[in-house]
Amino acid sequence: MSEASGVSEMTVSRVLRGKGDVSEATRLKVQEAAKRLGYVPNKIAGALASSRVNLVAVVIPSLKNMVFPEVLAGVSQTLENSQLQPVVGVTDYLPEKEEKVLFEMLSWRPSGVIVAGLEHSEASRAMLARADCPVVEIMDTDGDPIDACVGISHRRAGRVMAEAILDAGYRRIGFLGTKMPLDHRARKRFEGMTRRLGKAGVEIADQEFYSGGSALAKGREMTEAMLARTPDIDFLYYSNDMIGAGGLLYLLDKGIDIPGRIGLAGFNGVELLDGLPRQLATMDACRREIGERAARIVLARHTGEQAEAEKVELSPTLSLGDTLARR
Amino acid sequence: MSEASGVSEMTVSRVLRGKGDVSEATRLKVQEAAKRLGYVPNKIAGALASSRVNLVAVVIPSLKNMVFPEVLAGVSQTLENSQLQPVVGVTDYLPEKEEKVLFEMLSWRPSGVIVAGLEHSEASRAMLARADCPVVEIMDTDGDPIDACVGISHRRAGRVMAEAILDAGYRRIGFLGTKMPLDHRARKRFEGMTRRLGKAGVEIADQEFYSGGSALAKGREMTEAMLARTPDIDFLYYSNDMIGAGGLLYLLDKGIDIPGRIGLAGFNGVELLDGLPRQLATMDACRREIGERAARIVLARHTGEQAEAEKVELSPTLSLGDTLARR
DNA sequence: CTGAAAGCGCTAACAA
DNA sequence: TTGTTAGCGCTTTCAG
Repeated sequence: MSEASGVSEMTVSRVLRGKGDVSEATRLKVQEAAKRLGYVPNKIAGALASSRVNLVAVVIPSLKNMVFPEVLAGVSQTLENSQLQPVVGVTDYLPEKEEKVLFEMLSWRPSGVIVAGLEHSEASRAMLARADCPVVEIMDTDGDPIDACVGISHRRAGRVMAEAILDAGYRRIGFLGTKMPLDHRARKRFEGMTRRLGKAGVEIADQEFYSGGSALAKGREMTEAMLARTPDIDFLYYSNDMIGAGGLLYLLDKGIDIPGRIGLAGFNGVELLDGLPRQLATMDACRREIGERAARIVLARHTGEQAEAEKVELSPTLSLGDTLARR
Repeated sequence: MSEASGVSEMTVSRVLRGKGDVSEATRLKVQEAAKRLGYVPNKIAGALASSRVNLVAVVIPSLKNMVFPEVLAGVSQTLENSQLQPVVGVTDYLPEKEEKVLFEMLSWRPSGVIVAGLEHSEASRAMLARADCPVVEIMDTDGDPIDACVGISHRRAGRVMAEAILDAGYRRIGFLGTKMPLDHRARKRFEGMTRRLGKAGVEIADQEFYSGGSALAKGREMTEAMLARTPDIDFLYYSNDMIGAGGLLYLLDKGIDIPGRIGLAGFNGVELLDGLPRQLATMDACRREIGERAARIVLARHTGEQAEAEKVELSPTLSLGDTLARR
């Protein structure tokens, strides 16, 4: 590349990075040569020399349920016109895999790390604490962040939903969700809800958990199972909208009166719900905004600006839809 | 790290990579020091020195519709126990963005590139052709691959569905899909279908396109619009299952006889469909398998094994569900 | 089994 | 405005 354009490597570097003063003439020579050769600069060497790696590691549990892709979309959009580029890693909700992925990503010396959740293995926390880049833990604010944090309080979300359910007059409440140990946020919502119900002297009447398979189909099955087992149930709280939608479709099939005989609520505000016959009660998890805010924090730190607040707690909005109403 | 363990950098390197013979004693010393310091080796330096970057670039149009995440899952799983690691880039169906993403990823000198589609800008094709790593174009086999290729023939898929529809006796067929220019595969399915219908002397009776928004809701809206405009329509072919599901729910709401009065079919075989009140006719796009095969090709080339076949055409399976039947 | 030297392809910091 | 000189932190290669 240097020979092809007849200037020093250094000048080539300056042109290609648009840094430093270069005469128009040499600039054109270099650009022409680059195009002609199909030259793609080696970022590895560049990164090593400058110790600048414009990558932001985004570590999330899964891509299978639309919530993380949306967070990602927020991150990508925010980073779009910056030097930074997101790189995603998926953990499948497995702490060991999270550890592996973090190690792998940190070994590339990223400019920032955005990682879902506040629960990590000892080793993961240590790695993140040592990483000399901003670390933003996202989704959840119930706990102690290593560095920065953007999310919502899932305990609070559970509590708020519990209040809405109680207010509407439901008393025989069932919970349907993912297997707990894997999903801390679902667990926290569950805890927030049960605690609030407990204060009102109400106990969860029944519960059912699943893992794997089509969420919509699981929602149907679990709903059927719970109704069979606990016929006097009058409210179903689903840990996500997808299984909630399945339950809704099932109950509609059966001709059950919603929200009279049974009320329903999910969690997330997935776009999918817009097309359902009834609007499921749900709570928006602010996914896109979480991604945006997290990316902005990384960006601000990276460009040396004042760091934003270390812990950003967003407020999810409750929407009652057609499935949660005073009886 | 070298000082902390009291051995040469070289020996540290050997221990950490598990390459070369090192005595048990020094191995332990090094590992102990690494753990104590929370040492994370710098892959940038390693990659530069060894000119080995164990990253596989996976370039896809979107993460919003579950089809690419599934491809990705296939890739990840296949690469799981190898040295290689997938890194995803998203193009939003924009050729310019694809170009940018490819340039960016290639500048990291990946060990392989897996990219969706066979249609690329001139510049993108040139970059890929020059890249000295395996390049696997996926999803689609209707065209000329740069290097290797794994996918299905979408034209064929459209033709096969057309045959099933004709066989069942439908004649007033409407098409509902995404805006064409963006999605080459949807366009090819459309072409495959119209061509086959044309041979039978049948013309598409109506068509409707959308972009953006909740696919389920769009499916409802588009279906309603088409029925209003072309009341004698007797079959609706949707370019993806999500809008198909929306249409299905709409028609069910309206109490329309399916598949008697109107037949329906989608495309993709998304898991979601399992939970719907009726099974939508669809065609499996072999998404996971595509990811697996593509990853295997990269892996084989990387480990110097015999390259697999250059063009792998998978066979999607047609499932008629409850919405496409002889009338 | 272990170490020393050279250099991967760039960029920071100077010099001209 | 341009070029020169040193590395960046590892791994390759070759000697011990």
